[in-house]
Amino acid sequence: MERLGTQFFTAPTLVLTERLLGKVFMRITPSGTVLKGRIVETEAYLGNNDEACHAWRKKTERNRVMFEAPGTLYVYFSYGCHHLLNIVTEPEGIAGAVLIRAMEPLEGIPSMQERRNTTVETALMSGPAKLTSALGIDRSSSGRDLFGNEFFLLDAPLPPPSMICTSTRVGITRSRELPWRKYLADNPHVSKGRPS
DNA sequence: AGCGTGATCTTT
DNA sequence: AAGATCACGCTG
Repeated sequence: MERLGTQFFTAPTLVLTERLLGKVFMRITPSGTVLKGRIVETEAYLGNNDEACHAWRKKTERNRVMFEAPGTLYVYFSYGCHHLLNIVTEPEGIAGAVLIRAMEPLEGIPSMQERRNTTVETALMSGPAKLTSALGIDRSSSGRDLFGNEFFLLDAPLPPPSMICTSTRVGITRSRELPWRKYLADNPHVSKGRPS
């Protein structure tokens, strides 16, 4: 599988939300373990007119990574215990990101089972905080990008249009009408969270 | 359906 | 300085 470069991320956020489906996220840990997951659920967050976006009002210490170059990772800490992974989109200076909500585990599964403390495969990465836990990602990875030695995005065919579903986003209260969630039909690794 | 848990942002 | 909110997951 070919590694995707900066060119892939030049598309608008709403296009990437769909195009990221089926692509393979990969991390190589410091000890050399290869972890891979296939993206099956995403959501778009945009700085303008999207009140659910961390950067909708202004640039702050927390959200400044959302203004960085496309392909940067934006990881934040939520509810006092969870880390959530986004891939930054839009040209530098413009806030935008795609939240990675679920993946299908492909490689490094024993390591994921250990981190997640379960062997149930559909429980390893079937939610935005589950997958960061499975991959061992926390805020220390925020600001890193997909073009170095640790994080990669590998190309894979876009699933057929008939398999791509759309809904409103999960777990938000503001701007809940926007249909900015994409996921793969009938995939058991899609999160159980229901749209707002 | 309830709640932990702590950073971040808004309001006083 | 204090209060509200929160892109969630697990238990029961």
